Amino acid sequence: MTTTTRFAPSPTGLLHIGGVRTALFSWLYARRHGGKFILRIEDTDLERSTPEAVRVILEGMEWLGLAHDEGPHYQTQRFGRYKEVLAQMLAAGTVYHCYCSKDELDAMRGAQQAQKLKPRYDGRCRHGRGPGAESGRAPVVRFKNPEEGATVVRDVVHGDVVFQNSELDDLIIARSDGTPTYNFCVVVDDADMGVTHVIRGDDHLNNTPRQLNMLLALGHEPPVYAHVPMILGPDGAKLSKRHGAVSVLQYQEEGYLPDALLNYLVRLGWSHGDQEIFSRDEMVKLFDIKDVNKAASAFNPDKLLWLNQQHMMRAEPVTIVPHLRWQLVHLGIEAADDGVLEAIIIAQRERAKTLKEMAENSRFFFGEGVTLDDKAAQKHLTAESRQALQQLASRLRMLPEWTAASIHELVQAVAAELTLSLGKLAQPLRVAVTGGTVSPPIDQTLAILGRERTMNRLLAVLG
RNA sequence: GCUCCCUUCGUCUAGAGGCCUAGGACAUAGCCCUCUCAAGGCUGUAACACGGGUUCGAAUCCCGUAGGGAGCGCCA
Repeated sequence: MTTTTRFAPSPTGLLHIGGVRTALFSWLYARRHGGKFILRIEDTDLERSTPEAVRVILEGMEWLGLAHDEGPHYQTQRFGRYKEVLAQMLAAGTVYHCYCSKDELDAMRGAQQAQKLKPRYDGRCRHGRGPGAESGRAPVVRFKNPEEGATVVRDVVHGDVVFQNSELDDLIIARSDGTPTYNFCVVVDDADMGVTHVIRGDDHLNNTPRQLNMLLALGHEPPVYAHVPMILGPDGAKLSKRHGAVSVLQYQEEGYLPDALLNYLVRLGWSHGDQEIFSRDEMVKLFDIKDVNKAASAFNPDKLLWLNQQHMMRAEPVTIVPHLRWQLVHLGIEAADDGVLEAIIIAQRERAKTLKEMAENSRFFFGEGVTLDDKAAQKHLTAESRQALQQLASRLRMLPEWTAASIHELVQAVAAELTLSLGKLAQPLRVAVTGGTVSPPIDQTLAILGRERTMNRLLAVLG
């Protein structure tokens, strides 16, 4: 049987990094074992599912490069299949109709809670003590959970987890309007789709014994379960909109590389010795769901930032070009040639943590003129430094070859001739051509800028 | 309330009874390098939740306690 995993988000909220990490684990596991990765949209909650959320899932997965081999399946398109299985179970007697009204159920729960008991359905319709068909109500369908014994979930990350069946009640698998519910759809889908490994958040661990019992009732072999810990916000509290629980696409906007985000996420709950930086291939080769930790982990934006820069510095510059262009376009800078972009990436990658920052720091490479920062100009463009710049400008004009190496040599030579420290010459030059005090090394900066633009900007300052 | 899960530096983690004077990384502090900003290098601060066992020996095994989380829906 080919290893088959699935990612089954529900489009009731925007896909965030918590979901992305379970998707990543599932994807990695399938890839590592040469298996199949399925994407399934669990949209049976007609009330709360939104097309926008579906779009974010699809676009987010695409941006991250977590390609699925099958799907996306939509549960709303499988209602026919659920009905079929339901009929089968009704015939087999493993499920039953329940005519209890919501009010009755509420009252039951209220009474149980008053007695400090766990609220659960008492099975009155199962044992003929309920209202029955004569109530005229449309019934729900409940699953006959075993009333005795225990159900053991064999979980690769948690080990065996034992649940007493007496703790489990008869859950509703079809609403009174006939639509199936989550726990039932999951069971049918996972079985139909041949899912061999169910990797999901550990908030589902408590649902698992019920699903397991249904699976058994349907005569299926249970899959391997792996309940992975949750991701918490930086403050250790549940992930919220304030930090982390934003659409995954926001990370694209903020200038993160997909591989960096994935690398960050894979290290939450998983490690390989002391290694911090992993390429996509390394993740596929080294990741194993068995090595995932049990404890939840807090999201640390600083480390993500650091990793993003590490990935920018290590990646082949050409591969970054489209990402940087994307950011520049957002800043309204369109005219950028691939070669120039590549040079900018090489010059800027160790001074920017994100692509967005890189783009913002690189504005001065584009356009003709530049606006001088007042404070910088006042400090560095003094009468004395203008003199030096004047000298330098005429020498730059004559420089036979416009390369970083030759510019470097010339700037140094001029500084020596004028008995100025390099800083006394380079910094005014920097202010003149970039408008500010921060840029890549001045030789590289001029090389990228080109002779014409450099001379124009110098002239504008020296006037 | 009941059931289930979890617990090593601020954070992510290494650690499967002696290799632990608890290692690495982010963050943080100092120093070095230096044309700015960075990147990089070096050094420092900083953790086994608590209490009992088991054992010659426990961060590692067992039992409690405390704290945190999840589930208990005609939500997924």
